[in-house]
Amino acid sequence: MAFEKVKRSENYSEWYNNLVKNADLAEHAAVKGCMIIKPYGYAIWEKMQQQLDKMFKETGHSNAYFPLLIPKSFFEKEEKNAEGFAKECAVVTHYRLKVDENRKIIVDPDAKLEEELIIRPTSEAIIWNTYRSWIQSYRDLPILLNQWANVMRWEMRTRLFLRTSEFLWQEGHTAHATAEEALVETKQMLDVYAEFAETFLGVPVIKGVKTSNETFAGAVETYCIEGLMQDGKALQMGTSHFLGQNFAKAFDVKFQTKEGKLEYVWATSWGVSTRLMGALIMAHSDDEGLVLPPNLAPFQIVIIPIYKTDEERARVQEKAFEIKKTLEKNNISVKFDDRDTHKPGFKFAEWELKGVPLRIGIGPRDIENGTIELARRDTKEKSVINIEGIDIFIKNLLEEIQSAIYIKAKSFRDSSIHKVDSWDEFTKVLEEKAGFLSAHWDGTSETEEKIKNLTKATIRCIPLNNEQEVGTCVLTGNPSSQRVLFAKAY
RNA sequence: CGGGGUGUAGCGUAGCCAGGUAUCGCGUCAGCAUGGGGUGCUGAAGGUCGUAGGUUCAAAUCCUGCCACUCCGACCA
Repeated sequence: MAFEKVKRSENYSEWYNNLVKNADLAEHAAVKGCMIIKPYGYAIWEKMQQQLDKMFKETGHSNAYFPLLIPKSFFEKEEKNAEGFAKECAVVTHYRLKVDENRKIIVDPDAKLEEELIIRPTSEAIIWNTYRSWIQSYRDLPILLNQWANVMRWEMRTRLFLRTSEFLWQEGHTAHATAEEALVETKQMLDVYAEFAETFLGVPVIKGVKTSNETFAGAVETYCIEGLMQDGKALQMGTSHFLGQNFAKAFDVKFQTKEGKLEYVWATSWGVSTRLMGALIMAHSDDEGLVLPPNLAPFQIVIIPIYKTDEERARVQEKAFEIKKTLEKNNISVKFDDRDTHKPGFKFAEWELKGVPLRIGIGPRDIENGTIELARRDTKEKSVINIEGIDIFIKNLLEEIQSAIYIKAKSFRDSSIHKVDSWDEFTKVLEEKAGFLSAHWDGTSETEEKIKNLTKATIRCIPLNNEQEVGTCVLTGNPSSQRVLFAKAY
């Protein structure tokens, strides 16, 4: 395998594309904007799913599944939601093909659907249409559901994982009796996302609220976690929406209170997607390839045998299996790369490219000495250690790597938050340093829009528990009560 | 939707301006050697040159249409 190697520092976006392809994560599909997630990439996604799913269940949610196709009439009920997504909806208009005179397959004009169907860009419409029939009394509440699904948004510009037309995600949809309860839910799920991002992806995130410009179509408030990538651009990694009674009103979902009054139901929705794969890649990887945090690596450690003769191979194999078993007993996932078709050097490079956190090299020399060679992917440190007590050693080391990756990303992120107090400073820092700009803003959509047009930077969020501080807007000089975070974003 | 790019073997490409039946590398297959950082040598297989039409004795090459993907912008998780 000869890889076209692109340096991160030279062309970040090309580096990213190359890495996704070379590390066997995904490739472009025949259909524009769609991707094929390859087994290795999908294995990482599955790990994310498993962990998130566990966390959702721990917080009282159950999984369910709602259909891909949504009648247009449902979709248009929540006006803002419909408007927000209208431009990117794929529409099913026919239910049949036929063979024409030229033996070509064509859409059968006689098979036009009476009502057009939308391929879900998100499922609030179909779910709230369903919730109407599920909810009558306060006893039916809360409803705490999640679904793992694919959605489609016909994007104009796509990038593998970061923005594809079809993507995989989970969407939670909950229904509550009170606004307070729904708000608690919204924030709880935001916390779940933040914890997941930091402990599993190893990506530090800032929790915040979106400005009205950036609020989800149909939501009252959108909370988000924002991460920072190595090129200084921000990435929205998850959102949790307080939907108020918007969907309940649009779909006429009411319940009877203890007191016998009819009230509209309060709602939340929250989601993270395969975009997290993009975050994972862009937050940690280097010129040698992917760097995976142990908590999400399909293999936490790879064992590469070194030998010349068949006799040596057999001896090394035996020892390698022994080590593999010992590690597996400690819940460490191990790949023993016993392919005889590739040389060790090739395997070293390949598994580095794929981001496996630790590598064991073992050969005849080691067997004599009772040692192995251990190499860390994140720091590229190599050491020779005794086989004795290897399980505990590696278990601890994996934890150390997980935290080292996080700390590295965090110190980068922390040093990339720049306080700026004038327009000159704003544009200069944005140009020269990128990252987050913490700046005063007068709170109007107009100003936000102007700044976006002038610099391409948007307000990523108003951090939660933001320090209140009197100041003046960087652009207009109007009074402001707090700083918000600007950045160029993916 | 606007601007650029690309489409030739599984992958990456040369050839196109100055038309004559396709180059090279990687990979694949076979064999021998090799094996502690992307192995070496020898041999072999593999192509309706994106697609439809036109010009020509002759088209990967020139002309026209179409399609797809990709990059850069407007839009978005």
